[in-house]
Amino acid sequence: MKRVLAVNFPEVSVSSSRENDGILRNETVNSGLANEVIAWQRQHGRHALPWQNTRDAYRIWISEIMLQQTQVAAVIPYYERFMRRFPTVQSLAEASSEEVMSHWSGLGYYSRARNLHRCAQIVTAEYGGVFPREPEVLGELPGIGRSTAAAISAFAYGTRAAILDGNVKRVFCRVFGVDGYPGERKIEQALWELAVSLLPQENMTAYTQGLMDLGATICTRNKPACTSCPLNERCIALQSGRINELPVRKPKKAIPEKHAVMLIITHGDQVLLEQRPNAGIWGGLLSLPQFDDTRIAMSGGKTESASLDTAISQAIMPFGTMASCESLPRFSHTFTHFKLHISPVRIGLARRLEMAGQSSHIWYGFEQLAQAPLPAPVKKLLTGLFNSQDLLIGLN
DNA sequence: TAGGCGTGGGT
DNA sequence: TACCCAAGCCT
Repeated sequence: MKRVLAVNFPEVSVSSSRENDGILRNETVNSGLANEVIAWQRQHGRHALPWQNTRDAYRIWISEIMLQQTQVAAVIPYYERFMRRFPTVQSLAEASSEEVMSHWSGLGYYSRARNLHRCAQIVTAEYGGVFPREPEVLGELPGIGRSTAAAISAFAYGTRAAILDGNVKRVFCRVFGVDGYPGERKIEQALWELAVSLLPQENMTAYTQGLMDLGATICTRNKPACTSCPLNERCIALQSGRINELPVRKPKKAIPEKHAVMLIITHGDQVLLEQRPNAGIWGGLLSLPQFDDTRIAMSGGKTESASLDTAISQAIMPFGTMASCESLPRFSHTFTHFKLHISPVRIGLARRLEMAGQSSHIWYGFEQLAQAPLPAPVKKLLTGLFNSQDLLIGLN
């Protein structure tokens, strides 16, 4: 029997927090938790991350977007490079989309970068380059949802607003024994109400950062450091021996597998890249020309080679005349929701045709590839082929 | 509204 | 190896 909402928060219900004498009856449970988080954060939390110790909403905003679904260690080098190139919201608003995307290349979830660019232009044009203070207004901007809006507002302006990211969900699910998958609407709704009810009256920066730090450094998914946790005495999961069961995991599903042929078409010291549409995987990036290869997956093998040759011939026809063709080893790349098997084919052109004016294709010099807005596996493939130390020496 | 959307690290 | 997960948002 499935428990629809196997969570009851009697001690933190807002309605029971005050009697008519004005005394907070649930002080030990309610503001008590916030106070413990705040005190812990000041002594044991993180204070030297590149986006901390500032009230600059622009710097805070960039960090919050980069940190969506992404770990701190992965973000830091991207953040430093991004801030050097785009130190102000105006500089970002004025930049080309290709340069913004190239500074995001490798971080993933590229809609974040496209929304970031749009958001910078809106803030510059409509808000005079100053980020709004109100979470409700921030949350209307592209790429900024409820939790990110609250985080920006709390860190930049000290606003009393609740975040609910993965860290907070994990901490709350354990401390309050929330027994349900946090992705479920009802569970998430309950967690939001809980997050709001627990907000302190002041010290929002330390409290918000403290919840994040607790989740990231103490209340980790595996092997949490419960003995060091300031909330261990009130933690239902710990007391009931369910630390390893909470939060309830996402129900797993089998992911589909796809096959693609990627064409590495070269002429001289240049390779042909293709602009990907904004919608879909790797949206807005450059990548190699590719086509789905259901033939490889489905054929019994009898015409596999011939049909592949035909498809390749047709694909390169607009760009030139083939001089050489070589299949490279197949490799795989796993996304959140599917697995992609990539068969690279390297093709040298003898003669290169001029492309039509509106082409979404572009010839890119080998030496520029490291700076190109490419998907991670494609950048790795191409720099491995063309940007090796040997080749660089050979070109000089 | 459930599914689409990346990548790298940990186990 | 294969799987899970990490400072979510958008449609």
